[in-house]
Order: sequence, then structure tokens, then C-alpha cells
Amino acid sequence: MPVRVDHEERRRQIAEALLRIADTQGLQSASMRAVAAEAGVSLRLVQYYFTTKEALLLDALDRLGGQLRARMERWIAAVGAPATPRGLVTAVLSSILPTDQESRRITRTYAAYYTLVLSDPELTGKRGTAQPDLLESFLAKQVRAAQQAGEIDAGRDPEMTAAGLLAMVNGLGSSVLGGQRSGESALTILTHHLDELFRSP
Amino acid sequence: MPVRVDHEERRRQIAEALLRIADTQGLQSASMRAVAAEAGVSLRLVQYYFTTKEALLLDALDRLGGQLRARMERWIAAVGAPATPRGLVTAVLSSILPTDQESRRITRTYAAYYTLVLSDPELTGKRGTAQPDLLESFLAKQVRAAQQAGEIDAGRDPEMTAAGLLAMVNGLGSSVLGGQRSGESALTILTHHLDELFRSP
DNA sequence: CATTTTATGATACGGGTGTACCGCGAGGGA
DNA sequence: TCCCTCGCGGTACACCCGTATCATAAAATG
Repeated sequence: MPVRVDHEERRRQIAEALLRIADTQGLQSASMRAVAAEAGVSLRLVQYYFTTKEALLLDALDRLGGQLRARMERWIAAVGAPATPRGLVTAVLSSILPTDQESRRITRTYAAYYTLVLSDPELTGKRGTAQPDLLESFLAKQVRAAQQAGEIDAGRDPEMTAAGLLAMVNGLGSSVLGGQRSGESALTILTHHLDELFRSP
Repeated sequence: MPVRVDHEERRRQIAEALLRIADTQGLQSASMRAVAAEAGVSLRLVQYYFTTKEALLLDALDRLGGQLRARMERWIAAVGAPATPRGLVTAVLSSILPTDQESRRITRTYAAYYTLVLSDPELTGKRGTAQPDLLESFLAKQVRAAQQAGEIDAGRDPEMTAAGLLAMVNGLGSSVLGGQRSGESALTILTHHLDELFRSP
């Protein structure tokens, strides 16, 4: 049987099985054996393509980050040709919020990784750490652009505003996942704050 | 040796050992044996005072909630005799932020419980679920009071504002724990937003 | 004093975990 | 054709987990 095989495809198949388990049952249920079963392969194969569990965890985390990035780009592309700052900010922030099935899956899986990173900080050696900062400065740039267009009060601090918005969206996502709030009400709260931000003084 | 013993004291001793491990190494490292060792007792004793692990987890979570409540009350009491709405809101929100050692410990431990609850929602049967809602309505009440005193623009929606603030503080806490931001800068961002909220129109 | 209850020690059981090792058939290169 | 290495199945090892069981000494109770 052992014909030449597409390694990347096999790795993807296994890593996504891990992500599926992390989403539905949490990372602590994602044992090598469970991942193998979910992917429909033998335990040996998981070991073969990812020699250690840590490698599998890290690879899957990379793929998850890619999925979130792809989703954000899709939402950004959907705002249409004249990409206004307000449209970009709204797209980025609401793409993170767990409102549909995909975003709920992504957010839940990230949450599963969160405590893992907390208890073992060197697990992610300068991996996704830079991404939130990039997002934040992107948002700050859009805020500045909106200020120059007169859509946002010039007295606001762009960095503070961006950081606050991003933190708020993260917090809203946590409360949705925790069941205290629905995704729709979280989105309502977000748009309310965006409306308030984007009103000419 | 078995003199009559203070059960509550023993339970506290063991539960706090659990919380200490959850803080420093995460909940997944908090096995019964590890808790026993940390508390300086035998495994059998942990079983004796909390027959099952779930009971121990739940009891420790209750105690953690009590610690956070006590901290908030201490911060509220510290604002002085004329308790202005702004003082109360500031006290409540900044007491949650992981700025000092105690709040960092509490926030980290709550985060450790968070994913546990996500993967097993019926673990906490209507336990701390109500507390965030109470906090939120308390904050909304203070916002309304400040509006009537003319300290906050009357056009703001109190509930939305309160929900946004609480979510922002939660998100800021996560980013501090994740190492992307210092506790001081998180506090700076919070006070910046509070300054913006509490300016007469 | 006898007996029951309380607080504790020691240890065993069944199961799940990550990893390592052995084997083996089917390509491809010499 | 010979041989090597690629892809993979099966299984074993050592360890950790939560829980259950047995034993026992001290105190409370009668």
C-alpha cells in the first residue's frame, strides 16, 4: 500500500482533527489516541507525522491562526470597494466576535489554547504573540484616518481607542463563550460603541 | 493522633492548596496527589474532606469567588466616605485588573477555571454565572446616577456602557496575563476610557 | 470498661497518557 | 536484481490519574 503520499495533506488532516476535538471537548481531551481516532488514522501515524505532541499542538495552533486571518481577510474584502476606515474597523472587530458557527469554533479553540499558554508560556516561542499587536496598530491607523476625515473626534487617542476596542471584543467573546450573553447581543454592544465612536463632534 | 479537628479549617487548607497550584501551574496540574502534597497532607485526607475531585474543584471555585468579592469590597471601601459613582465604577473595574500580585493570582486562577467550564458547562450549576450580571447592572446603575448628576453625557446607554466597560476590563486582563501588555498600561487604558466617559458634554 | 465514631495511613485497581520499539510490505535508485 | 528507505500497523513500557478498600489508633459515647 505505501505509495508515495502527500505529507502536507496528511498533516493537515491530523491537525484539523486536533482542532475539532479542541473545539468540541477542549484541549485536555485531545490525546494522541483521540486525535488519531478523530482523523481516522492509527496512533502510529500521528507519531509519524508529528513526532511529539507538542509539535502537533504547535502546528495546529499555526493553522488556527491562519484560519482566523483568512476569515478576517474575507470580511475585509466583503466591505466593498471604497474601504472606509469605519468599514475596516467594523469588519475586523465583528469578524472576531463569536456570532456564527465558524467564529464560535475559532474563538472556542483559541480559548482552549489560552490556558495552555498561561501554564506553559514557552510553549509558543514568539509565535502568535506579535499578531495582536499588529491588529491593534492596524486599528489605530484606521482611527487616525477617520479622524483626519472628520468622522471621529480629534481629541481621541488612537492607540488607546484601538486597544480598548480590541479588549472589549475579546471580553465580549469570552462572555458569549461563557454563556452569559448571546452572540447577537455582543454584536449589538459592539456596534453601539462603534456608533458612538464614529459620530462627528 | 486523631484529636477532634476543625473541618472547615482543613477544607480551607486543602482548597487553597488547589488554588495555589491552579495559579502557578494551571488546573491541569492540580491532581489530587499534587494538591495533597501542596497542602502537606496525605492523599487520603483530600479524599476524606472532599470525597470527589469535582467537589474539591467546586469548593475552591467558591472560595476564589469570595476572595474576589472581598477584594472588590476592600477597594470600594477605600474610595472614601462620599462614594461618587465615578469612584465606585473606577474601584470596581480597577480591582479586577491584574495589576498587583493578588489580582494577578485571582485573574490567573479564574482563567484556569474558564476553559474547564467551557469544556464541561454543567460543572458549575448556576454557580458564579449570576455574578457578572450583577456586576454589570451595578455598573449600569452607577452610570445612570452619574448621568443624573451631569457627569456623563445623557445620550449614553447605561447598560451598553456598563457591558462595554466590563468586557474591556476582562479583555485587558487577558492580554496582561498573556504577556502582551503590562498591568500598568492596562490600567492606563482603563482610566483613559473612564476619563472620556466622565466628561461633561 | 466497652463500643462506636472520627481521623488518618497505606495500598491496590482499572484505566488513560505520551513515547519507544519491532516488524514488514511496497516503491525507487544502484 | 538487490537494497535501502518510506509509510505504516501493532504493541509494549513506564507513569500518572481518580477512586475504592482495608486497617487502625485515638477520642467520644454509653
